[in-house]
Amino acid sequence: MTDFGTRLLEWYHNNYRSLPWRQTTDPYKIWISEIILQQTRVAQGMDYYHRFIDNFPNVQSLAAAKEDQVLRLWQGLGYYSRARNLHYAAKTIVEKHNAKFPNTYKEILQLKGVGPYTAAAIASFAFKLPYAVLDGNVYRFLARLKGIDTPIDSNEGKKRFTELANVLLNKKDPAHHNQAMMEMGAIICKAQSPECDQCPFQSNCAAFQTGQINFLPVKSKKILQRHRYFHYFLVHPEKDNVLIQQRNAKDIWQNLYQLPLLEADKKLSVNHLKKTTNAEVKLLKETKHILSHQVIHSRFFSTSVQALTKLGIDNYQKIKTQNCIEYAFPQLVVNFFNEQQMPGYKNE
DNA sequence: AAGCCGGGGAT
DNA sequence: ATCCCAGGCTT
Repeated sequence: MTDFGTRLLEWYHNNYRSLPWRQTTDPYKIWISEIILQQTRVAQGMDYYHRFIDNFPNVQSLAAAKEDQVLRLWQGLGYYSRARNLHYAAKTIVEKHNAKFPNTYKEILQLKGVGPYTAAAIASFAFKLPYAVLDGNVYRFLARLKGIDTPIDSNEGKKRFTELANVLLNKKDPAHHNQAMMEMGAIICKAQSPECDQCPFQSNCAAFQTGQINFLPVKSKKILQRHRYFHYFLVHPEKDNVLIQQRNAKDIWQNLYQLPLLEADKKLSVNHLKKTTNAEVKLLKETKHILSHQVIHSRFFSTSVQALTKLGIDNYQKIKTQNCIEYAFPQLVVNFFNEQQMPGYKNE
């Protein structure tokens, strides 16, 4: 057959999607795009990419921003540690690299929030360095192409696939080779209903020959879900004000804001809360929010500030309702505000 | 090695 | 209802 790398680049040239971060070799823009796209589909991350580049066109502007401002731009995208680490790394680049993006794999890998995948992506896309990327697409493509059933989420699997990807890597054009490998996984060698009929490697594909397409790649770990019961309180002691609190624990939505919260090991009823607080309590809304590892059962109540005190909630702050937009809220609270049509709040 | 960290789309 | 997405950090 034609050399693997040659056929791959030929296919890519005829089938690639035109994406904004593919039109540049600016390591800053490539870095922003790669962090946004971690565990995130291109379609979901696109608006966030433009928003970040518009608000922070270079690493200096990002480093100079307040963390709350960065989190607010990230609002709704999930995995908020990416935003905190992005901000932290921007300051590192400005302070320790004199605002010049590091240009070696090792230095790039040192940045907070940059792991083996992202370091290889930036190194190859921006600096033409010969490091093969290993993302979900590449794992899947290689597992099927070579018929490898080593679990991709094991240390052995990571080592095997990394070695294989680097053997296959086209050292003369690592940037396009890497893009092409991922594009194959995204467009042809998809997780569900792959387009084997359009695959240029069908006749070389081990899994296709043996009918193992739907059984590869193999993942060993299973995700366990934990149920949590959140009780949020909407308090307006005066008109046009609202009480909020910032989440500071090492937990989901760290550093984001929410309505004053009482977490319990089960759902609390209106009657229970009335009895406990000896105050007026009304149930406004009930939601179920499903995360990767948790199911958040939430109840939103209206009540008085005195009730909060009885419940032991005191770490809140009072803000102008119209200033809600200045704070970053977890999606759960954003949805609550939107459906309540809270004046002054817009999801943007 | 295992657990944790989100929101959304596709099937 | 389940899987997966241009993964990385913490324990």
